[in-house]
Amino acid sequence: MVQTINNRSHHVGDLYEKQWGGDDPLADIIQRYSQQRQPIILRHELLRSDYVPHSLPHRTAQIRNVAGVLATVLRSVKPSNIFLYGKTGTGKTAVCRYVLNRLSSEVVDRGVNVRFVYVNCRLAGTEYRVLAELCLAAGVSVPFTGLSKGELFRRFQNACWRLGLSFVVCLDEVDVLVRDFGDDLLYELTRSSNEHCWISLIGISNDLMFKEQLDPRVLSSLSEEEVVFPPYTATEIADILLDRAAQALRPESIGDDVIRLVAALAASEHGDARRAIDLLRVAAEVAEREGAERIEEQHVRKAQSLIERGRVKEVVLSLPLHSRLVLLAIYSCARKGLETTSGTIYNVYREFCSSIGSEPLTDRRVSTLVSELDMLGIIATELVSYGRHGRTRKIKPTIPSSEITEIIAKDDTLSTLLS
DNA sequence: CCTCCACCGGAACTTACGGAGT
DNA sequence: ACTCCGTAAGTTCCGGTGGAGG
Repeated sequence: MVQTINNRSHHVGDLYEKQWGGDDPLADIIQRYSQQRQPIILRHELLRSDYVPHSLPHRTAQIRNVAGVLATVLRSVKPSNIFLYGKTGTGKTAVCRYVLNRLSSEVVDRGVNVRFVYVNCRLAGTEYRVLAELCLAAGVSVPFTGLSKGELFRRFQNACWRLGLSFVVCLDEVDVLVRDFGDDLLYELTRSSNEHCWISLIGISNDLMFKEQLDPRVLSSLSEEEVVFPPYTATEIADILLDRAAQALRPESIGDDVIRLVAALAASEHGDARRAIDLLRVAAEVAEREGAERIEEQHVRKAQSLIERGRVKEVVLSLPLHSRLVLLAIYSCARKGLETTSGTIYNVYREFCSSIGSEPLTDRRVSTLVSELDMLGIIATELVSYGRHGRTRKIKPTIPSSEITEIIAKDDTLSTLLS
């Protein structure tokens, strides 16, 4: 049906042309709309978070550091293991992939028998799948389940020895792997090198505390070299955005002042460049949808609340039943103007529990649930003392209660509590 | 200055559950 | 089918505390 209409659309246009004698009342609207539909985003892929840019402003020092350590591969010598750390969105992954890309083309030109592998441990999920990635890179095809980890590792090593292959393996978000499965795999990898076939590791982590979970032997071997990635400042983020916008967006579609606004909003968080680029992309999409010529401040503001809403929704939807009940208790107390202290909230929470026929948790447990909600940023707590009347936490909602109720209302068991 | 409220938050323990190994 | 193990959620117990009111 749709197909038919599309196929004949221009004929229909001709028909109207005749019928209205060039005076089609929709013509100018359609035309104006299609004129305005000049896209703002010319190259979507450049604004995606997994894109590796050709230039990385304000990361030359880190690039030189990493490349300096890895450069020995060009002489077939095993580089030291490197550990990269810094908060999210500070360019660790981008720098690493950038250097790896560059070196791997050099290596191919020089005929050195080294391969570069990049694995994101969080996306891979298990030790088995990380090993499977390595096997794949060594040209060994392995079933995606069924073998033991030891067998996988043996096959990988056999392939390396047979082909005289060496590897530079980048384990991104390696902290996740260690948290979930321990450091056994890292230990195996760090000690499996010999004269001709070696494995160099690049560990990337945004959790600094992670180092404490490592076996001292693994730690000392993994962090032979360390490169720190400090958060970007607002002006640095602005540079990055300017650079990216120039390539991805139609020229003239965004002004410097708007870019600086995006940068300032993103930098006020943690200097996270990924967030900044997300914000830019969403703002551009908003502007496009509204048929605007340029991205203006209002589009950025809208984009920000859009992103924030998405985040809140995701968080609330992932909450288990009792956390939701606690959250609901907090927001309904706040709406009724009751004192939002732990005691009152716990009582309201108990009422909610009994009205949906669920056993309430203890006050101690609820106390940690409140702390967790605080950590997630959907409420804010403050320790206060009322002297003789004790000490408690004052709990404040941080997002409009309408948003919370809107999300909770979709839940059948909880919607009855909204009143 | 001392008391004592109403809760905070650490620690140890229990329970439930989903794999892994056999 | 069975045990074993690790983990997450939750409970019990309890020591700790800032400051209004005595």
